[in-house]
Amino acid sequence: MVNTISKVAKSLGINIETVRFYERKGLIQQPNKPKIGYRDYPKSTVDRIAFIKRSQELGFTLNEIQGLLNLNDNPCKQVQEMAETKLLNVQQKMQDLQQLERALKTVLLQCEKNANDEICPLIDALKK
Amino acid sequence: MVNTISKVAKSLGINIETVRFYERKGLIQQPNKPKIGYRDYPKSTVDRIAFIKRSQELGFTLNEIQGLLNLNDNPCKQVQEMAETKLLNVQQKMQDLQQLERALKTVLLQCEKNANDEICPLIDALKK
DNA sequence: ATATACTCTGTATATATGTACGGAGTCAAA
DNA sequence: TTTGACTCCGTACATATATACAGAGTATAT
Repeated sequence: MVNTISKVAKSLGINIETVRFYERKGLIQQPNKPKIGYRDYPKSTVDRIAFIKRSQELGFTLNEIQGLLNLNDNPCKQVQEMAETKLLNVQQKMQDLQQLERALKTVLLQCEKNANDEICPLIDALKK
Repeated sequence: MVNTISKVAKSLGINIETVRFYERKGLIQQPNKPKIGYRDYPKSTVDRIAFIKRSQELGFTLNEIQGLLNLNDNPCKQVQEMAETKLLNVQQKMQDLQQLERALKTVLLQCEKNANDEICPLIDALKK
């Protein structure tokens, strides 16, 4: 039984076009097309896509994942460095969001205290 | 003295092309072009762009800002709802990032405990 | 043998937010 | 009056991550 592209996509819960996109990006290898019939996707490729998806969940971009896949059998130290950078990244983003949260809460509080619906403290704050 | 597009851009610390982009998007109105000479940007337009930029800092997208600008003199309630949605949004993103942070920290900890540089717990975790 | 579903290929489109460029027009200053 | 800087306009490109589509081939089920 041939493991066609749609079976791969379905088993991973992703779109067929996404598989093709990864092929074009060089993240996975496209199986050879037989003279007759459809391409057969080996388990190793399916695993590789699963790896990609899990890496995305850790916040890595496809380019970074490309790097991870390439240093697959390389020293743990390099991988560690990538992850540390990513962690700092995440923490920076969280800080930015916290600031944003504070700002939004501040204006919302003013809105809640506001009795006159014709005037909006939020809009006024933006007009400054 | 004509307030040309480059003066506007410079005074706001943004790119000329960004101003044009906002014009194309319909966020601001392009001043009429005089028979001779350059377009003259009124203060109201400059203020409007400043409003846009401040709104972006609060995390609103240009489309949302479009909405804010349209309900400019409208009830505070609607504005408030937008801001609340945005706040929830931000908080959701922060939660996602926190989960990400935990995951990264976990694998990094394993990497640090790892003596053998040939095997990487992070990669192994992704391979699962 | 025919209908229906799937694959393959190349290319276009989507999203959000801009940035860059070429060629023609215009302005300001020396 | 020439030079250098700026504007205007339309269009293309950039980023990241996909998704969609058309037309031809192939497989499967009845």
